[in-house]
Amino acid sequence: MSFDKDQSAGYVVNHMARLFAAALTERIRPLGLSTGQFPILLQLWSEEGLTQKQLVERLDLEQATIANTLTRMERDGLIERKAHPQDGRAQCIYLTKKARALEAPATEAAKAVNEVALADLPPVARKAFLRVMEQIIGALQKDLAG
Amino acid sequence: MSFDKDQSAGYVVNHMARLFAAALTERIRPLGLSTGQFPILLQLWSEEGLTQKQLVERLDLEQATIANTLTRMERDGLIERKAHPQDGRAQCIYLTKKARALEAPATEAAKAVNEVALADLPPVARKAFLRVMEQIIGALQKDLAG
DNA sequence: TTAGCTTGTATAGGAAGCTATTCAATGATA
DNA sequence: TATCATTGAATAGCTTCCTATACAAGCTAA
Repeated sequence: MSFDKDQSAGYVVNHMARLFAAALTERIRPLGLSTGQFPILLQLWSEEGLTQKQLVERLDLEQATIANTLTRMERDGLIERKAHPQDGRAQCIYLTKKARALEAPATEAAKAVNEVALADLPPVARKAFLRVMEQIIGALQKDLAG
Repeated sequence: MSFDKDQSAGYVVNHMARLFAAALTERIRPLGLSTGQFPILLQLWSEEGLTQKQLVERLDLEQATIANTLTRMERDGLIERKAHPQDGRAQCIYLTKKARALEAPATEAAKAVNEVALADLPPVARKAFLRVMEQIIGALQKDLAG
């Protein structure tokens, strides 16, 4: 059969992703944040008042995943859900003061993780790495859609 | 603040890893397998009778994660836990006939996912990608250890 | 206007990861 | 030998992801 996990892109990607998550967890736990909340916060820091639907579109996560994470974020005092002015089914998600205050330290933490991870890579190689990942993401999305 | 998630290695890696997992899920579900079982099966296909401890060492997963996944694999008729001949605390994990028979189709499925994901990349770029990932893994492991 | 489709969220339930804790078997030492 | 530390595994409890389903609000069309 000859299947060497350490030569398998999928296996190595999974391993790398767990390590990225662990490194970020360590740095944002002091802020009272967790990894799953991060993408949602990033989005809301740049564009507040989005609906759940809009978050789903922007983050490539399932609606149920977002809904559950939002519930934990509400519990943790990071967001508030307010009724949508036009659509009675929808809510608009707003950040609390607490969450707004975390933008700078949290993005610093994320930058620090990237810096540690990519420390040995020159800028050109970093860009190339990102380009390759975008290509792979595109290929896998096409595969999953088909 | 200026934090563009699509230029953040950590964010993109997480996204890519979820897509790899989804693509593999789709292909191994017909075999009755799930993604978390895959690394353990890979290890046992090449080296049966390992203890939980040995699996933990070889797979860089936490002991509790392995223990829980083994329980589900036992439930699914993929492995058997047998008493360790010398050490009363330990067990040796053996594959069932069913699990042994899945080696070829399951590794084929994993290879197919890698092939789809890396389709647009020439062999040299694939090797470079793996090397970069190993470098990043090393850097993050060092960071987490320290 | 009302019946029926569509859409935005919520919820149930499960997998895979984690930390922290417990427990029994082993090993080491006074 | 009796005690105490170490070690292998199990368990509790959490987050983050998923699919499938339910439900109420909105929309459409007869």
